[in-house]
Amino acid sequence: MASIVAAAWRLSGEHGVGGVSLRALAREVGIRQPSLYEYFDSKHALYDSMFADGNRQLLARLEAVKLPRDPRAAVKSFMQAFIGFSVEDVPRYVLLFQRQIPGFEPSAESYQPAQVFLNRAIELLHAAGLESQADVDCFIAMVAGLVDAQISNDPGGHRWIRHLNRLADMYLDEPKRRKRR
Amino acid sequence: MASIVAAAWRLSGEHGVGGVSLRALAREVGIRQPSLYEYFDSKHALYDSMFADGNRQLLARLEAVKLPRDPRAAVKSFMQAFIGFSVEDVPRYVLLFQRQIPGFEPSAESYQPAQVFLNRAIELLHAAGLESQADVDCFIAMVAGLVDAQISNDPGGHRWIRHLNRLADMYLDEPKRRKRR
DNA sequence: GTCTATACATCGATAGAC
DNA sequence: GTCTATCGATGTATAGAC
Repeated sequence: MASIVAAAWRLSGEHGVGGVSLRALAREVGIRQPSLYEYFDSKHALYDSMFADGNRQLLARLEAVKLPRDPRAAVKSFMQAFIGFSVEDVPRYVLLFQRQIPGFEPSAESYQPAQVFLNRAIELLHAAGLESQADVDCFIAMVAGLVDAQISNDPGGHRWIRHLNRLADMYLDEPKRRKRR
Repeated sequence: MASIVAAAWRLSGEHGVGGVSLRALAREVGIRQPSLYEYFDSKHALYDSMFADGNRQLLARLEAVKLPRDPRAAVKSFMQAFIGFSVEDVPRYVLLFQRQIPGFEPSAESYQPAQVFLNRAIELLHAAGLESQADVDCFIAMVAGLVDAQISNDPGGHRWIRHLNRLADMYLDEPKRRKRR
């Protein structure tokens, strides 16, 4: 079961998440295609397992990060870890954060770790002074924009993501500037 | 030819760009599926025509915008127009700006209007004081982040894109603040 | 659990007649 | 140009032997 999901990740590295065929997956695992139905009721069920697995990987990664005391530094560390996780495995990022598989919606269970992750991010942003929904939305959209641009235009590089710390400071300072007026 | 591309756009509105099948497209046009190969050598050639067509639409839209004299206001108008164009037709945005069709790479010809658009954006940002590659990269990634979040999480709404003007000011002010130190 | 075998629908694509 | 017919691949699914 876990080894099938691992094999699916391997295959997705070659032809993308959408390019994983059940026949190829069975071949990779060393069984026949119908036997996969012993483990997954459908291809979407496979994607759901991969989605859950990817989110567990993300949570494990972020929990391993030692967050600095300073709230602002904590936000940066957290986001840097997220960015590193995202760019190191593009198909995984695509499955977890882009709506790309036609018709695939993660189940509520599989989606839960994603919620935990998001709540943790919001919590850290609050602690660093971003209180309003609007400010949090903008910050998260900014990070996603950096990751997307990086993956799309310069995979393996750092042309966009290297600006995270500077932009984070800018976003975190902005509420203060707004108040001063 | 043009009417086939138009029909393809219509179909993409129902099941997404990736969901356009040649059989459904032929049905929509009133011919049989193999007859489409008289007009397009492959499905990717169809996507290439759609890509070129979408970029022509974008250029036409942006050329129709009356840009204010003030460089900063001009940037905002330009980006607002781009955002409006993006959110009003999601499949078109997906084809033009997301790498979502597996294996599809626009031809150099079709890509040319996209270059024109990008150069125009860079030009306006320069005029508004964003000179470095880094600053331009960040600004454009920010706009893309807003559009992506909007389309993914709140299609038809304005929860993210409404922050464009405020964020634009923030990005355009930042080089000055950096110099003051 | 895993297999063989088979089925059905869909897809992009091609051959060849008209 | 348009057609019919067909190909090989896909995802999905089932029946039934071992």
